[in-house]
Amino acid sequence: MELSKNYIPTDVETKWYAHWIEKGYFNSKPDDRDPYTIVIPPPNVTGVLHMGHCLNNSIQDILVRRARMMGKNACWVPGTDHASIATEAKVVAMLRERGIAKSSLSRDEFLSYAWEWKEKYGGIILQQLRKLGCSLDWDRTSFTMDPDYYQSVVKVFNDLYAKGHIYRGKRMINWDVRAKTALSDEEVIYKEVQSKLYYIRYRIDTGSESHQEYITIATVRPETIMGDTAICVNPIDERFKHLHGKFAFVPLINRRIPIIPDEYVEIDFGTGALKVTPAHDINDYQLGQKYQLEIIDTMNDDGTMSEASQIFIGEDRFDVRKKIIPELESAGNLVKIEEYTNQVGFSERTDAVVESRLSLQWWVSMKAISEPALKAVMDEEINFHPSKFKNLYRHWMENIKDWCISRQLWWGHRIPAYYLEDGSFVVAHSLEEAFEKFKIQNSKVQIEDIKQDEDCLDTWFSSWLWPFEVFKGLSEPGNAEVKYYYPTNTLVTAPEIIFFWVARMIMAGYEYQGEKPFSDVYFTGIVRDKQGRKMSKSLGNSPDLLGLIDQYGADAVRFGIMIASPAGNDLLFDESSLEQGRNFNNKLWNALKLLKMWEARQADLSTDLKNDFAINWFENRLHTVKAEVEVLMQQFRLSEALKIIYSLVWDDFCSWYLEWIKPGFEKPMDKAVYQRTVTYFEELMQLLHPFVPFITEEIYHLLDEQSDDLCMKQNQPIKVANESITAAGELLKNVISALRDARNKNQLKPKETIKLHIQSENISSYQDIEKILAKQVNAEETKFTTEPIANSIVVAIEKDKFFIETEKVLDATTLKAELLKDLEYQTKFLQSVSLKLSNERFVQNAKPEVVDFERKKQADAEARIKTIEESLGNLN
RNA sequence: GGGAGCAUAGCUCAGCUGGUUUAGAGCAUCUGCCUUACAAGCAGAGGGUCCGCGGUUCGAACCCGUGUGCUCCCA
Repeated sequence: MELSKNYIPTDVETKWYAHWIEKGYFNSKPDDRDPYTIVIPPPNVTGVLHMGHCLNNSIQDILVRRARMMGKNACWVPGTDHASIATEAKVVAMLRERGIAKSSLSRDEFLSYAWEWKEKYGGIILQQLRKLGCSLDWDRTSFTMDPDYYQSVVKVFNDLYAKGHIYRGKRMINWDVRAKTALSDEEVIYKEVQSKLYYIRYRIDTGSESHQEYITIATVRPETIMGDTAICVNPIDERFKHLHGKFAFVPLINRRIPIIPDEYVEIDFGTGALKVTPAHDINDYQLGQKYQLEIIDTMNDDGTMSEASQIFIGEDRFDVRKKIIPELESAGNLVKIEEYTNQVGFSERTDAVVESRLSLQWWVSMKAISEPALKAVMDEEINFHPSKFKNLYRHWMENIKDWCISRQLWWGHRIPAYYLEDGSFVVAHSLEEAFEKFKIQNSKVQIEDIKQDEDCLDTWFSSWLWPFEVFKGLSEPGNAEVKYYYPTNTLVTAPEIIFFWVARMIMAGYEYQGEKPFSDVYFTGIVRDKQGRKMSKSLGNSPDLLGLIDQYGADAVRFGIMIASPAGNDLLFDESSLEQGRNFNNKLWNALKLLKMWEARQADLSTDLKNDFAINWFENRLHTVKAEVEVLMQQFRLSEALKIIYSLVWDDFCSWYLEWIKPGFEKPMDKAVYQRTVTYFEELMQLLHPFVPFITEEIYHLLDEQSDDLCMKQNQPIKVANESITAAGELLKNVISALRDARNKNQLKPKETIKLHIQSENISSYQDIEKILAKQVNAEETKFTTEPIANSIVVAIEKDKFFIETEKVLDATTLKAELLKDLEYQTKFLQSVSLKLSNERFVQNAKPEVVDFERKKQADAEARIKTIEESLGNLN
């Protein structure tokens, strides 16, 4: 079989994914094994694969594949989130393009467009995850608006309402005037903007026309003055003391409003006098509550002025901000205008400036249900990785605020509250149940008179049920699946949704399953570009992932993302790491080609494997790394695990081991050594498989006839490493490197052979490795010596000396310079060690093994210095 | 304004219990190699005021204080 020069991923990846699916390897059913369960953080149904998903899902796939290879019944559940605001926005935009306004459609018409759109474009991302190699159980694909799921959301709403955790209340909310919906605090993004601060004077009611007096306030929002119902000053502010209890007139509309004292006002800000507009500012609202001020809502839900404004009715708030200034000026109320920088809230979804607005909304009271959720994380019933997020979580949970769950949208779970014309309402599972409930109060009620709430629930009100509802834990309580798979094992998600989603899932888990939803939460970093900017559509710095997969292969993309992704830190994405991944795959491919060459050249040379240094050493290294990987994976240090496997493969296996066992030019390969090497290569592929599943499966099958697939191959127990072999290997590597360096520095061409003389008190330690050493430094012969060899290059490693004898004329100055440099280093080193040892307090206080180690360092340095001095003497 | 975190080589990061480190890795850089698996490669090398200052200690990249700079979350 002819293998291509370089590894070509495309066909290989398609072939193996289809094979795995055909075999049903990713499908899980409850059995007597332990489960290992992950539920995917459901991407938006409208989503397309971006870097964040790629990182997140690569991590999940690594965890799931590894669990599957460790004898667990691995189950990774896919699905999508209906994402009410984002999806509705896309559908509205799509309709607008077709010339259809949402307002011209009935709810049912709009929803049929939305479903049509969802069926057509929704779930593209799930197809893309297949390309990435994700081993999801596709038969379990869920959607947060599936009929059962819908029922469970309704059930939870009814239940929380019955328990008194859901209430309806008029509250100050963030209002998106473009989407005409309420936003949670988390959906508001504050940005610094350049504004103007307007100084406006209000005439005081002095009771006399002749005596004119004014109070000047400063505001960035002059368009809201029509909603003013008070002016507030600080009670200790001397400038205004005489005005306490007096009244002033709102400019242009002449409303008479009280001047009230309250500590809330900062004396130093603006003029020290604050206009109070309870309908349009959260702080003013609180002042209004405190002093029972009138609330005048001067704005419509689309950001235009309402009837209550008296002037500028129907005009947009920002137009009014401009138009009102000349009017104030001609009325003599404008004092001055200053430049001012302030923080303004923008809608995360529509980027419209958010209004504070009073509105009747549905709320979840969080205090009671959040307590077990806080405790679970604090007591490490649920473990956060990295643990620094525990603090953040505690801070938020201890200051938790009620959750506004209604959204003025159609796409989503419609709020199961039902109203009569008179405003009375019931919460019910269905219209019929609502009818029954109303009939108890009033037997004359007709079912046609009942109207369901027009609003939808916040998307997170359904996704907080995800870890159990994907197993129908609420629609079919206590079923065999939920009993087997719940609680799930690991949740992998981004830290920015720790409160939106993670915290709420924990709450719902305890409330509805009486148990935590997962044991570990792994927080990935945020994916940024090379310059450290967050990847986003608007910046256009998000690379085309499918393009990258086509270009480099999915394995290389996974590798590139994982190698650069330290646990809990942000990932600075750079395409060069994908190149590193591609190069690594190519390295694996070439190692395969080398083995295939040897396969054809096998002969029975009866090598004694038990006593072969290279064989023993590599087995040792393999098991050492396996054990290290085990520990790192338990700590979720995936990036580091991949790094040490990378180094094991590239350095230990390819650069050292394969070179050590390589037969001479056109010599045969020992059959036993070859077979053992195939086994090692297979084990490497197995270790690597969770990270780069495609190429490892391909190589596994090309190495040998296999009766199974690597993807399902079970890991073997790890052997305890023999440290003396590891140490001998390290010594060998050091000696080879030092001798090669010496060759390089003395300009010996790689092809020029040398004679190597070894001077050591411990000759036996070189017996096993002598042949390898000779081959690796291109020595035609090696001898042991007790005397220095004249006219040779000297290399000292620990207490041993190596003399390189060559026919080439050596440059004594170079040799001398090298030795002097080394001598200087060793002398300084010896000084620092001796200084430490001569410090009595060190010797007294430090642990004995530390002192012993310092003594060893001292002795070694002294020996080295002696060697170098001898060699220098030899040169002269 | 409140909270959390970070600062180590050109870049991205390790360094877990203060002592196997006059600080390590990968990438990048430089030098030499078309060596019959691989130039997407091989063999080597150079590169650091561990952000500044002060303290604790026999001993500090690590602990404490302080200053500076940056990032994120919340208001």
